[in-house]
Parts: sequence; C-alpha cells; structure tokens
Amino acid sequence: MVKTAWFIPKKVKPILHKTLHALILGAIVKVKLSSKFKFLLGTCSDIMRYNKIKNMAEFAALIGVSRPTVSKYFNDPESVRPSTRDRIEAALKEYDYRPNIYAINQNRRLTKTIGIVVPYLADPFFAEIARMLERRCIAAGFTPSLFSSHGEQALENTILDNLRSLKPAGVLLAPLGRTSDRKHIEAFCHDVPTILFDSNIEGVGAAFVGSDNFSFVSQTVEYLSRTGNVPCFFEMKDPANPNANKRRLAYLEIMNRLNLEPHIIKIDGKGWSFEEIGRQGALKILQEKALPTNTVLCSNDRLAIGFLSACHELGISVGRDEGCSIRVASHDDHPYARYTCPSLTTAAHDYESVSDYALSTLFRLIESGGRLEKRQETVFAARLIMRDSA
Amino acid sequence: MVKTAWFIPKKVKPILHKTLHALILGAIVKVKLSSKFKFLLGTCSDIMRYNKIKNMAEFAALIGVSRPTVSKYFNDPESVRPSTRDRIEAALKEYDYRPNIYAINQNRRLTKTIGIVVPYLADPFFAEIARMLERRCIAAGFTPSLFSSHGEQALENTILDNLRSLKPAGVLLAPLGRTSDRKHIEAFCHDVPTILFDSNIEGVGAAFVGSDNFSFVSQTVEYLSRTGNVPCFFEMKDPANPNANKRRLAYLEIMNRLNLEPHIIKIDGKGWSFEEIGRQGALKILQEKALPTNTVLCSNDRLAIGFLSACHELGISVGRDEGCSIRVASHDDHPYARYTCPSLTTAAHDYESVSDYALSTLFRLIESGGRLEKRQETVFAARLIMRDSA
DNA sequence: ATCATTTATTTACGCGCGTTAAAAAAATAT
DNA sequence: ATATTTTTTTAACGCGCGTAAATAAATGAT
Repeated sequence: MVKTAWFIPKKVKPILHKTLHALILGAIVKVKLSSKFKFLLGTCSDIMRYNKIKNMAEFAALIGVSRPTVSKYFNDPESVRPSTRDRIEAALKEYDYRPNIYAINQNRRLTKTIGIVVPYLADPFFAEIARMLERRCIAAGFTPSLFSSHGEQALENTILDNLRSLKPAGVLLAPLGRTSDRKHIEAFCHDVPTILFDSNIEGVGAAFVGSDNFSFVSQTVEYLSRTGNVPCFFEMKDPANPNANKRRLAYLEIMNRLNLEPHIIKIDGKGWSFEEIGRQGALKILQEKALPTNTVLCSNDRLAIGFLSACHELGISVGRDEGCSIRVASHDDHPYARYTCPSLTTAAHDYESVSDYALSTLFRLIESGGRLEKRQETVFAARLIMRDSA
Repeated sequence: MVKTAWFIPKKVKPILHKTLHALILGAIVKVKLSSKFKFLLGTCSDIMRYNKIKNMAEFAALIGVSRPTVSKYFNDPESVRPSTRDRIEAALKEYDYRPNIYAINQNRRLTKTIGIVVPYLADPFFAEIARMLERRCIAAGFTPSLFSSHGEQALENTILDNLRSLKPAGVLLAPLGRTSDRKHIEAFCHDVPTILFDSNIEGVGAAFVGSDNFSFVSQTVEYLSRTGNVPCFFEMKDPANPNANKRRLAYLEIMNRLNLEPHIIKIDGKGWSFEEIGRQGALKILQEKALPTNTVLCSNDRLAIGFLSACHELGISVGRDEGCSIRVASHDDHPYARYTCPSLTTAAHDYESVSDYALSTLFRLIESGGRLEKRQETVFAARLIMRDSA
C-alpha cells in the first residue's frame, strides 16, 4: 500500500526510481532502504505481483511525480511542464495504466462523457443515427454511452436515472414520444444538459433537433401527384412517434392545398415490428382491394418495406414503370431502402446534418454551462430520393 | 451538511423525524433544537432547497435509519427487518432517491452490471442479439451496458478498457474477429469474467457460445443440391468474421462429401456495408455472366440482400418457381430476411437459444467466482427456413 | 547570485457509496 | 423480568479519483 506520505530528498529520488524500475522489470537487485522508505517496496511488490498498476497513486509513485500532477496531466496534458509530460508519457508507454473513467466522472465538475438515448436500437434508423453520433463524440474527444429504451417507458426512465449517476457533460435524447413520461424527462433535463432529437417534446430539453416532417411529406406528395395518381397515406393506427402524427397532418394539408382528395389508411398493430405490421396491413388492404388509389405513400420506410413484401407475395408489381400496377413511396431513407425490390423512393433524412447539428448544439450547450438563452427547435428538410418504387 | 455524528436518545427521535418531515413538506413549524441537534436543520434545509435527496446519507437521515442499513437494504431488501424495510420503502415512494449505480460499482465486490460488446451495432443482426441480451439481463435483475466497436480494433480496445473501470460482474463479448487485438482481449478476459459469443477466439474467455457453421451450411447446401442445381458459394474476399471462413470450409467439405464440384465466388469490398458489397459484387458477376450455376448460396444474409437487389435491378427473377432464372439462399435469418423480395431462404440462428445460453453461462461463471473448470465451446445448430428465394 | 515567475508538491478534503468489527438496541424466547 | 438471539448503529476505513490552498521547488531574467 502506498502511504500518502511521500517526501524524499532530491538526491535520493533518482536512485529510488531506478531501483523501482529494476525491481519491476524483474531484475534482482539488492536494496537497502531506511525504514522511512520501506513503503516503496510495498508499492513495488504490489505492482510486480499483479503486473498491473492499480491506480493513479501507484502510477504517480512509479514515475516519481505526485498524484495531483498526474491528475492534472490527464485533465489537460498541456497543463504540466514538458519535462514532466514526457516522463508521464514515457511511463504510459511502458506500463498500461488508464485512469478509471467512472471514478473521474464521479468527481469532475465537467466530464467528457456524453449520453445518447434512443427509443429502439434494433431499428436500423436509430442504429445508424447512434453510430454517427458516437463516432462524432469520439472524434471530439468525448466518450459516448449509448442506451436503448427498447420502446418501454419504464426503461427510458431508469436509463435517465442511471445517466444522472454517470454525470455526463450532456445528453442527446431521442424520446419514445407519446409514451414517454414527460415529467420524468423534464426533471432529468432540469438537471442534465440535454438536447432532444428525432422526437420533440414541447418545451422539454435545451433544444430540439429533428427533421421537418412537412418538407418530407410535401416533397413526396407533390412528386407523386405530379407524376401519377393521387397518393393515399398508409400509417399505423396509434403511432407512438410524434413525427407520424405530423406527417399525417402534413399530408392532409398538402392534399388540401393541391385540391386533391386525401385518403388515409390506418392499420392495426402495436410495438416496434413495423415491417410486420406494414406487411399484415398491406396484405389485408390489398386482398380486400380496398386501396383507394394505385399510389401509396407510407408514413415511414419500415412500413413500406412490409408493404413491398406484401405486394411481392401477392404478385403485385410495384414501380413507376408502365407495367406496374401500384407505386409505393415513403419517408426516412432507412438504411435498407436502397436494397428493397424495387428500391424505395423516399424522402431522406439529412442524417449527417441532423447528427452534426445535434452534437454541435450540445457542445455549445455544454460550453455555455448547461443553459441556452432560448429553446430552439431546429428542423432539417428532406431530400427526395427517386428510386424505382414510385 | 449531515454530520456523521448521529446519536439521539430514543425518546427524542420520533419527534425529530416528525419535525423533519413537516419541514420538508413545506409546513411551517417552529422548532427549537438544542445545539446538539442543529445539524438536522442543515440536512433539512438542503433537502428543501434542492428538493432532492443527494445521497444515501441524506436519505437515511430522513428516515431515521443509519446509512449502512440503507446500503444493506439496497443490496438485499430481505436482509433488513420488515419494519425497517417498510419505512425505507415508504420513503422511497415519497422522495425519489436512487443510489448512484456507478459509485456502487466502484465499491461492490460483485456488481449487478453486465457489459455487452458487439462488433457493429448498426448491423441488425447484432442489434437484435443485443436487444435480446439486454432484455434478459434486465429480467435477471442486472443492468446491461451496451457498446459497439464500430468495426474498429482501437475502439474495441478502449471499450474493454472502460469496461474494466465499470467493474461489471461479467461481460458478453462478440469480438471483431480477425481484426481483434488478441492480446488485449486476453488480458481483459484474465481480469473480467467474460463469455465470448458469435465470433470465437481460440482459448480466450471463459467460454464461447455461438452457432454451428457446419450445420448452417450443410442444411442449405443439401437442400439446394437436392432440389435443384448445385450451389455456388458467394462471399467477400477477406471476411473479418471467423464464421465466414468456417462457412467456406464447411461448403467445401460438404460439396466434397456430396461429390459435387464446388464453386466459390469471392467479391471485393471491405468494411461493414455488406449489402452494398453484395450488390456491387452481384452486379459485376451477373453482368459478366460469370455465375457458374443458377443457384447462389451467400455467406450471409446481408450479402444476399445486396444480391437480390442486384438481381431485381437487372430484371433477373429469383426464386424456386419454374419461371425464375436463379435461386438465392443464405445464412443467418437476418431480421429483414423475411421482407426481401422474394423472401429469403436461409439457415436461421437460434437467436433465443444462443442468447439464453450465453447469458446463463455467464451467470454460472459469475456465481462460481469468475472461473469455470474447462473452457467450453457451445454451438447451436441452424434451422433451415424455406422461403421463396430458393 | 538574486529575485520574480512559473510549475509542482503537500495536505486535506470531497464524491457516493461498500464493508467491517464492535457496541448498542430491539425483538424473541424462557 | 431475564437471557438469548437478531438487527441496527457507530466508527472507521476503503474505492479511485478531483480539487483547492498553501508551500516548495524549479526556471528564467537580471
């Protein structure tokens, strides 16, 4: 055990360090130490025994630097004298010591950890966004910590509770939406600098970054109605995601503006198996020949994937070509939209911009001490991606 | 600030608690306390000011129970007297206090945290496995912590380093495979009870749980060759995943056993965009008419998804029906295999069994103190799922 | 060599909790 | 009421680290 008392006259020091190193490297060296310095042998044999530096005190003792200095180095390498820095870095190469990030988080005023919470990570859309966010965090020198609510309010709540314990510098939260526990999230945002993304909850969090649902739907509807039959809108009956509601409203408004008659098809199903829900819904509608027009605009790509699967099974050809009987378009540009058959015409999220902007807003928030003047809602336009399905 | 000194004669105690509660609930009550008990007001006003219990000491003081007792309760509610338990639980309902999980982890001999590491979370296969593992962890009373290596060795290493700091009871690790830093993983497994899954690294970790690649390939090859033309094997040139290599070897062996001539098509591409790689590879092969047979067995479903997309684009009909020109089958039963067009015939992982067994093995490992007698490699057979593509 | 300035060290405390041993109190049995 | 057992409390330490103030040492300028 290293005693905290560690004061050695300058002249003795270098010899002691050599000895320490020699011992650690396994060379057998006879040492005589006055009882005053015996504790060094303790440190030494500990390190030998486990061949591993346990903590910052041991590491500091090894180099012959005080623990606070090492702590300072890890906080900001530039803050210590170059000669000290070199010694620390040399030791870092020789032995593998890394400070315990969770102990750091417990004590630092401002940590280097960023929490990311998504409602359902097995949805490739969120998996992809999470991937981009994590990579950007790492590039900016932060350590991301990713959590999935698995579509459950209780889980979302405990994730936020745990996140509080983690003491992240900031959090990017894509809430469940309608099924979120607003009070709980509000309380969390009160304590932890948080940016909402994907799903907005009015007034909660320091800012919201998302997609402009109106832009999504207006582009698809305008394109579809310009190039063919009037689109009907295909969606789940009770969507948990607020974007779904906004898309429906946008559809209605745009159809109204274009002086076209809107048709909304609401299908049953709950949970996050959107493809299956879309598929079953489509099978039913198609078999009943209840499709009001030959053009279907799905609320999101996952439903569309299910829809296309149903079409294929029923031998209904989808596409904008002459021989095709229906057109299917959608929203999101899901990672698999490119690989459906036919490939899916969709309104694409600007993944890059959304994640860049969400993170840079979070960084601004962190730098300004956790508060922004005004809660801003920033929303990115869609880009219409014309593929083969419509 | 709560002084650690907290000794109050039995007769005074109930009155003090009442007072505390009254104060906290905002009722204005005049209190006179001897200087000896003044510190209670400190605790009290702190709690009032922030309306939030900061730590276990404050929470314990509020109930009138000692901190170690509360600690004991959280460790195991059964370990305290029912009357004490009731008081704690009543307070738990009234105020929201939750112990800091990361502080707990730093101190507990055995934590309730389980680390899960996958090589690439944006791959729906891993997203789905991770989802199941997390849910099972939670059901078993553990807190899962999920990490994605994003296909990078350096990241996999730092994830393991951080995981060490987290002091999980155990870790489920699906390594990158060939690109993993074996030494690093070995060292990690030496310190932390770890079960490898999906990708095996010989001799590393307390056990391995995965899929029997031979069973996968034998079922698809036998089915395909029995019902039609001889299958050729479609794969990436340099697969990082060791399963890919095992599948190729299995293909060769089975073809040999069946006395059939094997054909292996190796396509270019690196990274984790398997669909795109499969698509480009397929486009090239198909346009060059270099397909040796009309039956293609893809190494995995993601390549197959790309292959199907290429076929559709080129107007090549896929399926087992008469009119179709080629058949495509694959391995994994990727979450989207059901929704490709045509739906993908594939050999399915037993997701449930693999995740159940991996976790129950990990629990055994944890219970037996981090060591198992022998390193077992458990491998689950595939289930052939016949759909429309072959 | 002397002084001012920068950097490092000591000391001491804090974070939020686990853990232990001994002492005290409460519950139960007699 | 007394003895016995069980539970709780006290006190003190540990985990691995941050942080702040006072002191000491090293560096640079003169």
